[in-house]
Amino acid sequence: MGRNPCCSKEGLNRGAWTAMEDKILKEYVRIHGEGKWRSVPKRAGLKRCGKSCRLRWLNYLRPDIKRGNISNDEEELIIRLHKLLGNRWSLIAGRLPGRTDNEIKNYWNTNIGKKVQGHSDPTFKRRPSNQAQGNLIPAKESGSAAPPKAIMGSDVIRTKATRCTKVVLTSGPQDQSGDHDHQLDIKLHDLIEPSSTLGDHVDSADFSKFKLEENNSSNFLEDFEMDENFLSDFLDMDFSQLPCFENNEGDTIITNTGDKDQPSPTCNHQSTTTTLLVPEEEKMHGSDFQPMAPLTESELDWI
DNA sequence: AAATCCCTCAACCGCGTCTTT
DNA sequence: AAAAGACGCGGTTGAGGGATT
Repeated sequence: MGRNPCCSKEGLNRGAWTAMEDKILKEYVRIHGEGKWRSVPKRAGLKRCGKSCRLRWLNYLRPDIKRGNISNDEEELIIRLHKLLGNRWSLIAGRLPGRTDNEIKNYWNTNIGKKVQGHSDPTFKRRPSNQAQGNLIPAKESGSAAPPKAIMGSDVIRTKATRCTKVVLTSGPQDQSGDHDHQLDIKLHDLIEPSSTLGDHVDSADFSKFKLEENNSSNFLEDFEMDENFLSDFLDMDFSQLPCFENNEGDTIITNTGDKDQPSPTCNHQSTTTTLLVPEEEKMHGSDFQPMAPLTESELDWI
């Protein structure tokens, strides 16, 4: 498939944005809203690539951007989410109101990554007080200023970013002798249960399909045989409102559209559709799948 | 005070996916 | 079904500036 460059590079400003450019872009978005970024430079009179405008808006000009240091709580959450999701910065940022993926990515590369990497390395030490709280630098580090290419200490599978469009959970031959109720009894948060508690479910239920391994959330993701974005979509699902219907094979199909902007279960957005196939005898009861609202305090603690 | 080091983060780049035609 | 357009994501770069020598 042929592909044009996102925009002509000729005659465009590059590098840091000026206050005037910011003002123009802000005003434009205030009037016209977000989106149609490709046409923004032309319509707003900015000598910038549409992509650049989008980035500037998302990472800097948006009114709900939270500036300032990442708190300890936020840092802890980032670490846990990163362990779960890997370098899926946008997903992680989605759980940190006011923070952008770029900001979290930078913070990880400059702070947490080193900390995690050097967790067992006594050569790492605290940065001077003028640096961000909790920063660590390698005591013997020299040479390249570039962030580490890989975060060695994070137990994460590097994946391609692909979008989950459909997930099918159906009973295979191996399930016929198993206790289906246990499978159905997966509460949403169990799907992203920290490794320390995953083992509990392995003990109590036949999760052979998922090949859960204790103390290895990455393997959990890998072996779950579905796109990891499913986790994020799952987090945003409201199961209490899911329409249920049966297919001609007697399975109950639960569909959910994952568009955050359109919370209504009847929306037609197609980009992120999650489908669960559940055997006839295992139709859900409301109590089995509770709505997954934005993470609550206790959930944050749990993560 | 000047030179150098090197850390931070805004911005750029390329690519994958989705949407539209 | 295929092509083109648009958007979003993650990796990388490099200017700026604070810290150190």
